[in-house]
Amino acid sequence: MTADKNSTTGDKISDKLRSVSALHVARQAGVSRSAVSRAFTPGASVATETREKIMRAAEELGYQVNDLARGLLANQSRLVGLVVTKPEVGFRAHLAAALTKALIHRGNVPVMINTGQTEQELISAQKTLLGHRAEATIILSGSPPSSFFELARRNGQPLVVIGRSEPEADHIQTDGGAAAKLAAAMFVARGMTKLGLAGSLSGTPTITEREDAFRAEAARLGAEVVIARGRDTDYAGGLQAGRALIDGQSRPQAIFCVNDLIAFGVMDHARQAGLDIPSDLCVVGFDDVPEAGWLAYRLTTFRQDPETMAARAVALLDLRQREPDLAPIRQRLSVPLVVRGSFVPHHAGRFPDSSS
Amino acid sequence: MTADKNSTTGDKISDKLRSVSALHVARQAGVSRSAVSRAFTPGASVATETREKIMRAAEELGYQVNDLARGLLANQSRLVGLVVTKPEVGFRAHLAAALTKALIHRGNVPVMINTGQTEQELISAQKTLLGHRAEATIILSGSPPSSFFELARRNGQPLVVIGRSEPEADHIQTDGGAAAKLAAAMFVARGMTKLGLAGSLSGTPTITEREDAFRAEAARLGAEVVIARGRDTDYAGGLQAGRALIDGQSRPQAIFCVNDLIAFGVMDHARQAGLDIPSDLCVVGFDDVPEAGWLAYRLTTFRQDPETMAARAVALLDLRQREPDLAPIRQRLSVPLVVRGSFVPHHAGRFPDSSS
DNA sequence: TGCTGCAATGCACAGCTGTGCAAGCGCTTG
DNA sequence: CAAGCGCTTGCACAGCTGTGCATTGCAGCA
Repeated sequence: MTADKNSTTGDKISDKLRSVSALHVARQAGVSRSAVSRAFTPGASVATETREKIMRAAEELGYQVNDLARGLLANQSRLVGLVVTKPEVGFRAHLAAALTKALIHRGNVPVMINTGQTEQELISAQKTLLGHRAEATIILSGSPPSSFFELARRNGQPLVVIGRSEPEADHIQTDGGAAAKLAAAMFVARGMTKLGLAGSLSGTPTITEREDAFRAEAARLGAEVVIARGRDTDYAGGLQAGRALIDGQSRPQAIFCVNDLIAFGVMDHARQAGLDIPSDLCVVGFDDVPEAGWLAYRLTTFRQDPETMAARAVALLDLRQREPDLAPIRQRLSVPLVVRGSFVPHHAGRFPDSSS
Repeated sequence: MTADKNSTTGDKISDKLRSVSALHVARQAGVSRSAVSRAFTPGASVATETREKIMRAAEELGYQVNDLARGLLANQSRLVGLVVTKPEVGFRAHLAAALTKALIHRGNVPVMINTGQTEQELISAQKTLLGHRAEATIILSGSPPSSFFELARRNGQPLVVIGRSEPEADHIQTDGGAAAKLAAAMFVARGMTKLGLAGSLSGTPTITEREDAFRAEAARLGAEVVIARGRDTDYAGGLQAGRALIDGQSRPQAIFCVNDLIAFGVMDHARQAGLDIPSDLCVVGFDDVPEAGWLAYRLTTFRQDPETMAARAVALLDLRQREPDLAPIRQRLSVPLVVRGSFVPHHAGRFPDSSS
């Protein structure tokens, strides 16, 4: 029996499979529940002996502070939402991983909402996150409607949009336009006048920005540009674009691909068609995913650094927590060129941040 | 003023940045707070007119049911933890994505704990998840100590381990041993007697199982096996293993790689050394990540289907929820061979589930 | 010895929701 | 017309924690 002064009911800890609460620990340690709470609160006033007694009891019972109750009281749950489509593909996988790591390091709990791009799906994701009182939401893909931002604002939930310009919220984007422009300039500087652009029909703002900038700069420099777009911004799309660009009668001398995955598809199709890269065809990509460094590709590409982007996003969270009422902040990251075998610019040293 | 009967204090909704609660909605709609709760509870008894009135008020205020409080009361938070190391790499990325999708479809909220393999890190991850009263934890990588399972059990939290045999918890694994055995048999059936095994020094049980099974079967069939291991189970490791296997004086005729990523590294090194695949060297991998289908590789490999594994994991959660006291369940998935260009077995039709 | 001050501890409330229980109300039926 | 019944709705409690406030006990000091 081990008769403690169990008052009325609820003596059994595993009663109805409820988990261990502070009350159980308090009874076990022979102190009040407040003491337990204080023992787990850094800087609270507890006698060392009491704290040790409590900690021992907690250890024995396997007690863990209930973050739901704690979050309910403090109105913050440590949860941070990541809204992302196809988080397994290409650069997004690396960005998502870097973000989860950075968030955990910050003491947050990353919630990964893997969802479609539909307005309906995005709003449903937001409802889930608001319901769980997530401290912030980071959007990696998709273009939420205006009501999305409105709802987040009303509930005081900070928002960070990555990879896209978004005047209504804090956002981080890479300077894809500048990169695409540089690609065109580099091609022309090497004396090429027939250029190809491998894009996609996805219509993502990020992708469109790169396409437009490349076309504009090429036109400005008097080069001819053939455009082909795959269905998605992935390897299969690259194969499609590659077919359209290479099998035609007027093959370009160099192709800028809006994406590394697209580039791999283009390169594979080109080689299947018997072309050598870079002597018959130059290719430049965007992202610098690890596969770009593989011997099969050795792709010259613009580097987006997932760790840097994640660090910026987290810093934005910190800032927004301190200053909730600031106007939307915009960060634009430069994308250094990584020169590998698929294209070597004229004076590699002249281009910013180029590395081997 | 729009004088409602605001009793004492706390009229302002955005007071102290607290989000909208059911009480606010109740006031706005002129009903009791219970009515609001019922309006958001499917199947509760509310008049249609009242429900509409409440919903309108909720819409206006941007109200969202507080899942923290709801979870506190019901002692379940809808959260499910995914514990994974390097979730951006290879098959794990696809598995993690499939799991998040399946969990969301089930109405859960996936929490992605991206952490190292250390016992310390795993336990810290568990504390986080227990603290947030996650309904279950799914472990994709790492070998937690016994205390991990003990703690989960005491807190009534179901555990699913994927990819590894784990007698203390429910687990799902693919039959890597059978696959490796089949690989050896297929090589010998094609008359090859000098075989290579590209493994890794990671020491993961999954990887070790494949290595051991391949060696055992090859030995049983009287074939010679050279083993090389890269540092990690990734592309770089494949390059290392490839160098060791191919640059030596006694080059194998076929290589079984414990991983597709390893296989890509091996293939790339082989081609750089001037070998043709499959005429000079046959290669078989494991996982069937999308890159295996790329034209640059066309890798014959054993397929692990992330969607199937995710579906099984979710089914296991359902079952465990209904029957908490069952003994640990073990599921073993077969891995069909996907035949592509890097190796064609003697009678492709004879092997189970082989497809193009 | 007696007083002051500080550390430690318990009480009670707030934070938000779901739900059992009882009461109110309108409608149907004999 | 009266009784009874079923649908609604409000009250109050439970679930777990953090913390302000008051109280207690002890040590230090005059």
